[in-house]
Amino acid sequence: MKSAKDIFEQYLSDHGIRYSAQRENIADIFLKTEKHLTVAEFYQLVRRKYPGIGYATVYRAMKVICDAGLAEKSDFGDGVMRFEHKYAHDHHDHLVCLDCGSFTEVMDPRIERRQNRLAREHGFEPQWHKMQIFGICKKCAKKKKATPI
Amino acid sequence: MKSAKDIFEQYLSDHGIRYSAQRENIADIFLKTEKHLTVAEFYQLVRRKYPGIGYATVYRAMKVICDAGLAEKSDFGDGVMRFEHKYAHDHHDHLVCLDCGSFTEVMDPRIERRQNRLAREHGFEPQWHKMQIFGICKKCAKKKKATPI
DNA sequence: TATGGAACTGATAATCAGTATCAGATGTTT
DNA sequence: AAACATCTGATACTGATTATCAGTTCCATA
Repeated sequence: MKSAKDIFEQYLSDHGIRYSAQRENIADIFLKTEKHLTVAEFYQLVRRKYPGIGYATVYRAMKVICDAGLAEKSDFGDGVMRFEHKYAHDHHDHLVCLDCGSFTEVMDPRIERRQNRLAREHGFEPQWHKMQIFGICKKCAKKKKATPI
Repeated sequence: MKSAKDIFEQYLSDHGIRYSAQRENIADIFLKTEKHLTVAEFYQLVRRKYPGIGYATVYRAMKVICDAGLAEKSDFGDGVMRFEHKYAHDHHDHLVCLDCGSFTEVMDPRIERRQNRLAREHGFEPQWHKMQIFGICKKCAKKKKATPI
């Protein structure tokens, strides 16, 4: 299987996009950071290693990384876009903790099937979906029990 | 069953919020408009009937209407919040057409049950969720067939 | 190895949704 | 009517994202 880096380089050369040092650096950092990071967080991370890189460059690089199919923007409803790994990562949905803000990735093929069927029953051709379940995670539930305010 | 307006007035008086003309006008327009509208769209609608009303007032009124349980903010991922009716309206999810942007409300109790079970299997206590299926609606599919570019 | 063109970069301005602020208006209470 | 609270409209502000622009780097070809 091709490495994510290979995919990226292939995408760039296929689209007449240069393999610049900045893009490479940003892609490296993205690929080695398996978190749901915002652009601002990426910017900090990238700057730590490569100071002098511009904010706009990070935005631009993340767009290319998404277009190349390595990342996916994902919106948890707090007004900031985050980026997730997509290549060699299965589709999944999220459990979002209302207390600590943590995200857990989950998947249930039965739900996926039902979602597609539900859409088609309405004459709708589904392409992709987003599902987020909001609530309280295990840790926070325990914490609350321990110190009930 | 109490009317939505009753609920609203009750909520205001219970919370020491005045029943001002502006708030009443905005609530009326919201209640008679069964669409997923943005604040900007509301503002236009309200202004048409009551010119001179301020942008901030619409925001403030919509917040109160949400707090009173009559409306709910809902995020379709295009960077703008929309408001849906909530009182006397069942919970539902959305089919979002990528072509024309229309929203269809759908519900499948089997999916709802599975979602809750899935969350609990991860030690997560679900409170609410959002689910949107993106794809092509019936109308747009027909349109595309008729004129394939 | 020039040189022209295209893509790139960093800085910064612009945009856009949403929020905060403030002075003046309006309603309430005594 | 005085004292007080809430409301309103205008506008300034915030924070995320996008657009712009002048200068730089890369690449192909002469």
